[in-house]
Amino acid sequence: MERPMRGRVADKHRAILDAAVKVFSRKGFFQSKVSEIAREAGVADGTVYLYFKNKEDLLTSIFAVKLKEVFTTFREAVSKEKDAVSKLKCFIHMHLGGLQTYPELAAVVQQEIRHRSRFVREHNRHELDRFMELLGEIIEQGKREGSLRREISTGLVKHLVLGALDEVVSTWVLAGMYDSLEALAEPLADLFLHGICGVPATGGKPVPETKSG
Amino acid sequence: MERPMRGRVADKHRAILDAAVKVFSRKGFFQSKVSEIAREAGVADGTVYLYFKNKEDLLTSIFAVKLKEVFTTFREAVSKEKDAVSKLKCFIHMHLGGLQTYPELAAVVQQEIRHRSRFVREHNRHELDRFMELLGEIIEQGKREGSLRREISTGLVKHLVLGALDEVVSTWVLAGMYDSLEALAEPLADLFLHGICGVPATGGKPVPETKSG
Amino acid sequence: MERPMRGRVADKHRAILDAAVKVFSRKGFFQSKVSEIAREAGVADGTVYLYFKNKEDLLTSIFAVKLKEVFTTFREAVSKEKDAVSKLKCFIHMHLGGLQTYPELAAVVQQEIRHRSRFVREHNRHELDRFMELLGEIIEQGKREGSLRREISTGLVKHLVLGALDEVVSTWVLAGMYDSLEALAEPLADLFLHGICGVPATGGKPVPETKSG
Amino acid sequence: MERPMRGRVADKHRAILDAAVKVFSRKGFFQSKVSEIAREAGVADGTVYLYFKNKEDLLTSIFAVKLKEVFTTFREAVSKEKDAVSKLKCFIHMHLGGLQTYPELAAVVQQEIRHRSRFVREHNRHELDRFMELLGEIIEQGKREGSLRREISTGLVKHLVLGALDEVVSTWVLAGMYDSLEALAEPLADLFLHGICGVPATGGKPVPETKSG
DNA sequence: TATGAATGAGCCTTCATTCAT
DNA sequence: GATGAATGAAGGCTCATTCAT
Repeated sequence: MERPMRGRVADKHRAILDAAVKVFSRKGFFQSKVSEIAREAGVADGTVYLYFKNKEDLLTSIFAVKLKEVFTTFREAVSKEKDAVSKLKCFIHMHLGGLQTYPELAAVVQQEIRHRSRFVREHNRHELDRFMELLGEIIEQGKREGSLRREISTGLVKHLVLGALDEVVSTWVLAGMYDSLEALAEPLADLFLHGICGVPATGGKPVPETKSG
Repeated sequence: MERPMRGRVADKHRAILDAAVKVFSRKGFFQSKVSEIAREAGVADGTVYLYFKNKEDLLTSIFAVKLKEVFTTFREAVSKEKDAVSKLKCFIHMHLGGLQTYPELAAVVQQEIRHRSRFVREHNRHELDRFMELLGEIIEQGKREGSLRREISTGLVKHLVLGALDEVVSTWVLAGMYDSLEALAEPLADLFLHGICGVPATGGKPVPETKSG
Repeated sequence: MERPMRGRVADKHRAILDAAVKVFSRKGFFQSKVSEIAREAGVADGTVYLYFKNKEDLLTSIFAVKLKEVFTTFREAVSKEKDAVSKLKCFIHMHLGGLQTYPELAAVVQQEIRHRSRFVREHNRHELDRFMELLGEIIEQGKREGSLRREISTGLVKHLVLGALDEVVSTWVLAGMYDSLEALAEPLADLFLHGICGVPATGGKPVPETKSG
Repeated sequence: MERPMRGRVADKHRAILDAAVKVFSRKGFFQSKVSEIAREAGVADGTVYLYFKNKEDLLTSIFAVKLKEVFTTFREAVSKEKDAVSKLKCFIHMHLGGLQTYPELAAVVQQEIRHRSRFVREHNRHELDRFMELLGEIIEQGKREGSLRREISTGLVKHLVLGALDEVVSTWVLAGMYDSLEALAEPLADLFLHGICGVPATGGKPVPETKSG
C-alpha cells in the first residue's frame, strides 16, 4: 500500500525492510552491508534496489514506515485515557512496552536517531515530531486540568520525558535487552510526576531544608 | 601530563585529538576521513598513526582523555557542595555549562555515545560510568540525608537525569547550538526534584485524577 | 520477408529493431539499456530475448537487416545510371539523402562503425563491404570508360570517398542533424572528381607552386 | 608540468596515461577496466585516482595531453613549408606518419572520436578543432595564392580531407596496423589535389562527356 | 508467446593504513 | 620523528539475462 507493488510476491518490500531493521540494529547503519541485508531477507543484492532507491533509503523508510505504524498505535491507546496523568502513564507504558516487543526497531532508533543530524533527523523530523507533539498535547491538557503544574515549561518536560525514556531504553538495548523494560514504566512515571525530592513541591522554589542550594 | 610526553610531541598529540573532535563533531565518526583530521591538525596523514593506533583509537582517546579531564573538573566542583540537592544542581550546571563551553566535544559525545554499542560503549564504559557513579553517590547521599525520597531507585534516577540531560543537549546540538544551554539548568533541576505533578508526592503512589491541582 | 515470420511476430521483431536503432542512436551501444529498448518498443524486457540472442545481437541485426535494405535500394538506383561518373554521383546522393531520411540509422552507423573493431566490424564487414564493393565497381568502370584516371588506386579512392562521406555525415549528426545533408552531394562530387587544385591534373604528378591558378 | 606533481616518482601520471592509451586502444573505453589500466601501468588501482578524477578523465586527458603534443609537432612542421600545396602534403604526411608512429593513440582517437558526441567531442572539441583550423588556414592560403580553386568550400574540403584520412587510418587500424600508412600520403594528396576524373577541372561544371550527369 | 520480477556477476571508487625516504 | 605517495581490500550499485507464471 505504501508503494506500488509489483508482482505478487511483493511483501518482499516488507521482508527487506524487516531485514534492514535487524541488520542495522546489530551493526549500525554504516557498518551494515547491503549484501547482508539482502541475505537476511533471502533475496539477491539487486532485489534490494527494486524496492529501495539506495542504502540510505532503507534507513529512511524504516523511520517513515515503521514509526508511522508505531505512532498510530500510540495515539489510539493514549486517546482512550481521559486525564493527562493517565495519558502520560499510557504513553510511557506504550513506549517501553512497544520497544520491548520490537527490540530491533528500538535498537535502530536508538542508534541512528541522534547520530546523524543531517540524514535522519532532517528527513524524519516529521515522524519523530509526532511523538513530541503528542506528548506536548498531554502536558498541555494536564496544565488545563490542573493536574500538572502550570509554571513548568511544556517544551522542557517533553524533552525530559523522552530523554529519560530514551536513556532507559538505550541502557536496556546496550545491556542486551534481557530485562523487562515495561516494569520500569510505573516507577519512571512516578519520578516524572513527583520528582525525586523528599518534600512536596511548593511551586518551583528550591527545597527549603537545603542551605546551600 | 596525561602521558609521558613533553613539548612538541605532546603538542601534536593534542593537536590531532582536538582536530578529531572538530571533524567528528561535524560529520560523525564514519563519515570523517583520517586525512581530513590530519589536515585540520596541520600534520601529514601518516603522522596520525604515530600517535594513534588507528581511526577508532582517535575516538576512543577522545572519550578517554577529554572525558577524564571533564570528569575531574566535575568531581572537584561537585565536592565543594555540601548537601545532595546542591550537588545535583551543581552537576546539572556543570553538565550543561561544560558542554556549552565545548560544543564540539558535546556533539561528538552526543553522536557517538548511542551510535555504536560495541565500539564506544564497551571501550569507554569506564569513563562514562564515572559520571553515573558520581550521580549515584549524590543520590545515595540525598537518601541518607532525607532530602531525597528513599523509595526511589537510584539506578533509575541516574538514567532519568542523564537521559534528560542528553536529550536536552542533543536538541541543542541539532538546533545549531545557538541558545543558552545553561539557562535550562535551574528549571530542569526543579523538574527532577519536584516532578511535574500539581500535587505533592505522597510517598510513591501516583495520585490520579486529582481535582485540586 | 527477411525471415520466415509473419504478422504479429514479424511486427514485434521489427518494432524491437526499430527501437534499438532509436535508442542506440541516442546514447550509443554501451550506454543504452536493454530495458530502455524494450520500453521504446512497447514490449517487456524478456520479450527482447525471444527475438534476439542478446544485446549485441541487436546491434548486429541492425547492420545486417537495415544495411541490407539500404544496400538493395542503393544498388538498384545506381544500376539505373549508365556511366561511372553518374553512378558515383548517384551513390553520393543516395548516401547523403538516405541518411538524411533515416537520421537515427545514420547515427548508429556513425557511432558504432568505428568504435568497436572486434565487434561490429568483424560481424558486419560483409554488409559494409558491399558498399565498398559497389563503389569499387563504379570506379573500375570509370577507368575502363576512360572517364576516371587509370593510374589512381581503386582501393584508395574507395576509402577517400567513403571516409569523406562519413566525416560529412558525422559532423552533420553531431551538429544536430539540422541542415540539409543532400545539398552537399554536388559540391562533394565535384571535389572528388576534380580535386581542389587550381590547375588541371597532368597525369598524377602534383604541380607544386603553380602561378597560373 | 601539466599538473602539480607530487613526490618524485610522478611520471606515474604519464605511465598511467600511456597505459590508458594502450588499454583503450585494445578494448575501447567502455570495455576497458580501470584495474586493467592500473595493472598495465604497474600501479595499484587506487593510484589511478591520485592522478585522474575518474575513468572518464583518463580519456579526456588522453585527448588533451596527447593531442596537444601531436598538434604542436604538426604546426611546427607545417609552418616550415611555404606554399599551401606543400603545407597540405606536409599535413597529410604528418597525420599518417604520426599515427603510424603512435598506433595505439591512433586507435583510441579512431574509436572514441566519433563515438561519444556528448563526452569526448564536447570536452575535446577544442583540441580537435585545432587540426581543423590548421587545415582551414592552409586551404585559405591556397585560395589566396591561387593554387587552390577559389570556388570550393573551405569547410567542405576540411571535412573531405580529414574524413578521408580518418577512414584510411581506421582501415589500417582495423586491419592490424601492419602496412605502411605513410606510403599512402602521396597518392592521397594527389587525389585531393586533382580529383579522380580523367579530364581537367573546368571550374566546377560536371564533366562534358558525361551525358546523364 | 509474453511478462517483468529476480538474479548476481562485475566494476568504479573510496579511504584507512603502510612504508620508503 | 615526519611525510604523503602508494596501496588494495571492500562495498554500493547497475544492468544484461533468466525463468516461473
